[in-house]
Amino acid sequence: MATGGKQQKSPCNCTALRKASRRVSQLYDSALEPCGLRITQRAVLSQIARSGTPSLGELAEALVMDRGALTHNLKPLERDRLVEIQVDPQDRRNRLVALTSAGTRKLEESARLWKHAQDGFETAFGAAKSAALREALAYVVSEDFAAAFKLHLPDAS
Amino acid sequence: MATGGKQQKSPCNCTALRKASRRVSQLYDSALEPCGLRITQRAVLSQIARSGTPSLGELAEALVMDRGALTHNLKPLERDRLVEIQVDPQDRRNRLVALTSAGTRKLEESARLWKHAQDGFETAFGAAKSAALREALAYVVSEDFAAAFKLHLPDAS
DNA sequence: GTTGCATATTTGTATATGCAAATAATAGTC
DNA sequence: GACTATTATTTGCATATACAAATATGCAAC
Repeated sequence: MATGGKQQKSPCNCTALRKASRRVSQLYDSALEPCGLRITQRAVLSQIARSGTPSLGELAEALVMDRGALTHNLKPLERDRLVEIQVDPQDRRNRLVALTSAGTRKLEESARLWKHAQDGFETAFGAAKSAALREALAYVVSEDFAAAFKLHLPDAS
Repeated sequence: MATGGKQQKSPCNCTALRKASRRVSQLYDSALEPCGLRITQRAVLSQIARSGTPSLGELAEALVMDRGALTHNLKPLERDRLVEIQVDPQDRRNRLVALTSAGTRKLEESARLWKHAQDGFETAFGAAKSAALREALAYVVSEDFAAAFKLHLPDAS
């Protein structure tokens, strides 16, 4: 039987995550396209809305993202006047990130499109399984997971 | 009780995947650091090894990656003489990607380090749960999932 | 109040990624 | 065999991402 080369899969958990992240991001980005936001940008705006006026560091931590990366990622949003970054008067080392009114509006505008994508995911994958997946991924992202992971590595001392 | 601001999580499946992808990539990359490969680069080399001498398009498909992105990603590997790209004599539109002997050696050299990271993941997350996660992510990446996802979206005609 | 250390951010550099437009090559069609 | 449609890749551009070095502040000790 000539079914073509049996495509043996990589057993790498990280590669599996990256592949899924690429594919799903592409699907969500397509759905969001009419509003001009990417899913990453929407995630930033959305987290700011949840946090109030986080410092850059707090925001980076909530997003599981490197601070430097976040600084770069905020540039387009700042340019488009969706967020504003100000020096924290209490501690001038901090930068406080806030939504502008345009940012709030854009976030609301994107909600409908995001919902379509999210519903598409939940329809295709199942609502319960989706919740379980998010739960699993939340653990992977936790301190506990990182600690257990590192504990296993050969001593780097 | 002052447990601090209850950090309500994003319900977005895509954002959850991206966060996990960032965190886990950082852990794997740290583990691979001594060999000079990133997990993405190792994924490319590893897929080439599995595929034999794939065309760029076949490789991109196996990696769930845009062709243009793969072209870019191959540049550092080609520069470091880990892969070689040749015109397919059968069909000169195609480019055939192959490991060099240095590429094969580097992949083998990285195997030990990758195993440490993979074992760290499986210890922290559980071997069975890891396999189940990979399975779930494999479905997310499949044609069936994408078709079901798109079916749900509002008609874009 | 200056020195030294710790903390928060930015900047520079390199890789990672997708999309659209441009190129290149094959395959039909007449 | 030239015109056309199709397929495969590259290129240009914008964003996404991490890390290390540089910068800016705050803080403690003296």
